[in-house]
Amino acid sequence: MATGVRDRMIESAVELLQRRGLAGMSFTEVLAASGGARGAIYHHFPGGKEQLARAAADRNARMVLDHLSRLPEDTAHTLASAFFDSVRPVVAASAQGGGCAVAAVTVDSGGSAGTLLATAASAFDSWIDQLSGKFSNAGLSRDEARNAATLLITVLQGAHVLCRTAQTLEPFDRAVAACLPTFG
Amino acid sequence: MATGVRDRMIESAVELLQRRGLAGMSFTEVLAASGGARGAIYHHFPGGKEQLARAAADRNARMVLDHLSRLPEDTAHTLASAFFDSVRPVVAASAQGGGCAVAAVTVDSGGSAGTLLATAASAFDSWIDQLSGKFSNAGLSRDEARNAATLLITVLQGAHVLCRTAQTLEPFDRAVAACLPTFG
DNA sequence: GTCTATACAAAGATAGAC
DNA sequence: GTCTATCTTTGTATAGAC
Repeated sequence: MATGVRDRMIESAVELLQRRGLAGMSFTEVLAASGGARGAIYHHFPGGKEQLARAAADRNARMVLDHLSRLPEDTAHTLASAFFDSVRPVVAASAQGGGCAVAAVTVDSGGSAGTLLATAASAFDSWIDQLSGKFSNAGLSRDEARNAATLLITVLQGAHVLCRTAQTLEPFDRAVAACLPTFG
Repeated sequence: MATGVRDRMIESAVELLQRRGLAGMSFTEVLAASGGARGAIYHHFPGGKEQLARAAADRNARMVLDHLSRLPEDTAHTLASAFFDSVRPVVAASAQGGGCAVAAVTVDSGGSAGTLLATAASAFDSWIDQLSGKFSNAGLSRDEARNAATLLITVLQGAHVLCRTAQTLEPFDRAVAACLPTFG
């Protein structure tokens, strides 16, 4: 199929963004991982590295958003608890050298990263909006809901960093243990 | 003075790690910012980029640790509150394209980053240990203290990411608002 | 639409003069 | 201890055949 290669390139880019960051993601590695040829990447992504990175961040953002939309929203506590349970496997990947592809494109803003920052910003916003709506449905006020949602995403991002460093899920588990009581 | 140049190189490296990440930090920029000559960098840091990055992460880690050691420890709430107040200006730098130099060296672990990961790990540990001790003195149990300390550092790191992306302190302020009640 | 080959720039690293 | 000059590798990007 024609789009198979393009898809694998994005897939590879996501993985490389997580492990090496934006500046560390090279076309050489993307092509090696996706099995494509050198020139093909510019056929699918005329905008070069920036466009590929944006597509990768976008795909990652959509996957997470879709994931968040499935969380239960009966009470604030069950929502927060279900959130942490569901992201735990994702953070586990960070403990093995991974990370968040969306967060990755926010670093190395030298030059072209203007549109990448915007992509990441709208990704985080969409996640927080999704959770915020659910917290509202669970009974929190508009402002409390947004604060709670922001805290969840903040802890998630921080846990990515600490768990990648510690190569363990311990930081995540400890942060969650300290944080969960907030939600009743 | 002989060590003046070396010092400025580390200083520049810290700033570049924060803004561009490990892979994005180039000697060209370090030298341009520190005013040194091309070869001099290998005189002071024979281990090359890895050694310079380690020195930079180390310096940043020590500054933060020294900072944390000055926080009050009468109650858990005043400690957490003072912590967030004191790191707010640091996160503000992230909102303008900055970040955490220690977190930066945890990305791009391709090849040499083994010792860099270890450096970052001991940095985060030292921060958590420091806060944990203060939470203990404030009356928390050993385990509660460590959980609380881990949460603070996790929120800090997550806020770096979200605030750099949003180019605002709003994510930090919201996360703190949702998080602070946990501490009584 | 996919490939090979190559141009061009930037990076890390080293050698040797001063 | 600091400088200039240079080697090697890697990376982005383009041209053109199939």
